Amino acid sequence: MCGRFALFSSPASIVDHLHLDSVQLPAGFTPRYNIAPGQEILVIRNNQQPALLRWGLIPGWAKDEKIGYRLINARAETLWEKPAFRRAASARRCLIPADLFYEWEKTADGKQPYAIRMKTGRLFAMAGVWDAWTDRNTGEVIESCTIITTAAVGSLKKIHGRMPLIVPPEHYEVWVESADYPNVDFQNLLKVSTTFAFELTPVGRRLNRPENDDPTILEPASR
DNA sequence: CCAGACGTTGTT
DNA sequence: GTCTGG
DNA sequence: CCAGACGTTGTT
DNA sequence: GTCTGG
Repeated sequence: MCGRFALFSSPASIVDHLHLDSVQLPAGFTPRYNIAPGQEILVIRNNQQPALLRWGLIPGWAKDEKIGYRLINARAETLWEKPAFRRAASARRCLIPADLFYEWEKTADGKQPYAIRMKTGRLFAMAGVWDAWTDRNTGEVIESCTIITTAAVGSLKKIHGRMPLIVPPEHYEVWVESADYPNVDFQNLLKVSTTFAFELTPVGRRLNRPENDDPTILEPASR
């Protein structure tokens, strides 16, 4: 799955990699090394400025925003069937840029976290969907999103069974242009993403605390 | 018709 | 909101 | 994902 | 164990 990731590339390289027209990233955007569910994450949507949305999808019909704490991931295999995601999947797709994500390997000594980068070292974009929810009491609107997961591939399989679905650059446009391609060939996206090669680095358990958000958590740990 | 769920991961 | 189960 | 709380009454 | 918060 994907329950923690990092995004520390410069705004210029993010804009460049995602072919954004504008260099305008939202106010409050800063380099992050330990992004946790419930926090605001950078998402790219169709014809909109990049924005910070809460990680953890709150469907529009939800009575309580707390449901978002459980909907931090959506399975690619069932995305189009699940009531919580179906609408967002066809109309509200987004890209979530990241420099790396984290997975935990279950071992006899507890859980060993790994930082997982592309072998190329490049920024990449995870597939997501988003929704807007209005608090009936206050009228406050919360925009939120979830990260799509798929079966782990290659070297990742050894430590964990799931991983985020990564969108290849040539599919960025079709993925975010929900209205123009409502039934994008999702299976094809799935297959292409399995060709990525990853590099795994064991890191210290200081990562576990979301408040530890600095580059030192990436220092390789012995295991 | 109304009521109740609506999710993932991992573990059993 | 929309679907499933009763 | 992991960490940390998980409760009430009454008094300060 | 289960839920909430980050």
